Amino acid sequence: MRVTISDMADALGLTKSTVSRAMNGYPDISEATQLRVKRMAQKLNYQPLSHAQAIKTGRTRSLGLVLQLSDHDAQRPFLAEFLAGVSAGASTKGYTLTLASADDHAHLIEIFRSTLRDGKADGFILPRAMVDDSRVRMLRDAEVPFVLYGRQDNPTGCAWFDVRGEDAMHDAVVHLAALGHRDIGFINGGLIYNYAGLRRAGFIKGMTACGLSVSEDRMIDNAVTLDDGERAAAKLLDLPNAPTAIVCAVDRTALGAYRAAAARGLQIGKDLSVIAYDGVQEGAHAHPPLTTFSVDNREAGKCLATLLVRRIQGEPPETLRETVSATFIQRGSTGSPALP
Amino acid sequence: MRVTISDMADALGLTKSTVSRAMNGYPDISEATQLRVKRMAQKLNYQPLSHAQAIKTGRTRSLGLVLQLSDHDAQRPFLAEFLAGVSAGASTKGYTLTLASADDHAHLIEIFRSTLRDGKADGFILPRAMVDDSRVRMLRDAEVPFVLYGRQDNPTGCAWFDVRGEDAMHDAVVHLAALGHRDIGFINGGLIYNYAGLRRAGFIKGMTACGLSVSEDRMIDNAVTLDDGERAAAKLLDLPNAPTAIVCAVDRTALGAYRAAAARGLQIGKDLSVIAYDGVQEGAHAHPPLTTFSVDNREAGKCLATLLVRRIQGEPPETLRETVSATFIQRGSTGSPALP
DNA sequence: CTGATTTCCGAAACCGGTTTCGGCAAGCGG
DNA sequence: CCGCTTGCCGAAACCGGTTTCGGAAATCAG
Repeated sequence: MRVTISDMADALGLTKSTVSRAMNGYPDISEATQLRVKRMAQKLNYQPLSHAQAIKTGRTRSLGLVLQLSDHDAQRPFLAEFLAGVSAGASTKGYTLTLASADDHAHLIEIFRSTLRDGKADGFILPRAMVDDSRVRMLRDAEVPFVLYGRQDNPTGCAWFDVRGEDAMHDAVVHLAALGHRDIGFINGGLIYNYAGLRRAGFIKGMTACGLSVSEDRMIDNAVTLDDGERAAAKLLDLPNAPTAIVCAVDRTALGAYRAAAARGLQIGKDLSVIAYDGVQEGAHAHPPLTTFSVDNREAGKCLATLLVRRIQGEPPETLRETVSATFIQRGSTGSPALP
Repeated sequence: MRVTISDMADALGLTKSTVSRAMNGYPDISEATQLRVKRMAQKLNYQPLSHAQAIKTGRTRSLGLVLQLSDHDAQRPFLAEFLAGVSAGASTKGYTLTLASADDHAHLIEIFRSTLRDGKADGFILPRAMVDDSRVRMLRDAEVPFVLYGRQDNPTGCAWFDVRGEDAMHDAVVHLAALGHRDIGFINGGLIYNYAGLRRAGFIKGMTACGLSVSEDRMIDNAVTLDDGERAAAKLLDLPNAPTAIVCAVDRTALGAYRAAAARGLQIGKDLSVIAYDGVQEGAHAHPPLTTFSVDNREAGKCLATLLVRRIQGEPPETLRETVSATFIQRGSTGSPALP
């Protein structure tokens, strides 16, 4: 049997109201009893039943996460790691993770509403921040706690965690320039996502920092899948003055670039340098292995979970914003350009 | 504000006890009132708060799913689809999905226990059934409802959903034999998983059905990753009498076989036929596209969710066992063998 | 028509917590 | 020494449900 608050009260010779207030740190319970109660809780392995408290407090100690399947596939390879991180982070704080999924957009907010209404989540983690995100608008208006994986132009009420992809793009250019490349192309991700604008800016910033000129026709947006990447790279490589190196905002598109190169008899790392971002497994197994900026999605999930818990516990969103840098992994897909 | 059972009682001129019993279909409430109550519930959009009922009933209307990360990567590509299916299936029954993760085995049962103890799940979905599965033993002993994705040799107390991979392996051989192959190799998955034994048996059954001899050295077990597949295929292809076709129990290993073939100058679909099982995206994008048996993991998740709900509601496990067949997708990786 | 069953619902206790309120005892200033 | 705070805890109501129990009205048998 579970040990209940009454068992605690009996064991301590107190009433359950006192036990409850002691457990929750009310100031009208003496330090001494607080300690006594907490020790006993430890000893008896007592933890209040979350749904028993929920009926009064409205909070279940659970974090909500709604997957969007309509989203592009890029999300998939990360998913397991990410979920593991979230659930691990949640559980260290005594929270659990409730997962839901939505296929279309109308369904999405319906899911949010019902999950909330049924008290199945105290707040939400929003993966893949979009530009002008409708989920953000909705949750902000409803004053529901949430944290973003990604940032937001209008930060009002937003807490977030993000990897600074823009810095990675910048550094990617620097890396390539150091190898001697002067003609560098860019294959960007989906513009509906917030990260795309940032990475584009990072790429441009890197180019100008290296004294290289950027031309619009060497930057292609909205590539997220392998096929997208192949098409985009093909376009770049068929340009009159084709780039000798390509920076990809998304690993999968880089693998597509591999194909476009192969089709043209170009050897990756020699005739064409490719550098990307994400750090997916497939990149390490590609021939040659892909030089990339790796992001630790598990750690991201963990961070997001703890941020959300703090948000739920009342901390203001402004203090709950973290960004980290991606870690550069040099492998075999970058090298000096062939001498003209 | 949410509408509570008291709101219902007021609106109907009944007491909340009557409303409760009517909602739950107790026989001591007249048909007429049951209908009246349920209609009103519809009208007011009333749904009992799951954690309010949980405090008395012990059930939260939520399904538990514990991911094991130590598991091989093969799980990943399916994960998003699978989770979407589970959560969709759960939500149609008014249930939600709580997700947890464990890295090692000790942690795993700890997670089960705490999830259960905190009433965060009424039962569990166990992905990837293993031979002599310790999770099964534990949950069976604890008399906790659960369903397996996969089968179990000792079916006592087990409900499950599975795709008959053994049939697929059988049919794969038949398909290859019909094309004229007589020398067929087999790359099996991990023997710790229940499916491996079944698929192996299916392969052998197909071979004997086609009058072909099976030799142990042409069957390799425990290949689950792309690298595993490459190594295994290399072994097979370097045999004195190398097979002209390979059946893979796992798509990813088939993609490894592609590499081994390429390294030996063999053209897939011509010099070497490959047929696999799973239906992952990458297979469709491979060159040539992979002939395979596809499984609908989303549907599987949906099925598992509804099965588990029925199990939770008291149906005996024996009546809750379903298997479906994988669907054959003929693409470009199989063809007639070169004439000797 | 009477007495015994049924049928059907209300009253109240209960589940495991939280929270408001009130009161006792100790501590305080004067 | 007295009155007033203050510190600290118990009593009881409450949250949104479920479940047991009992009793009134309706139905039934005789």
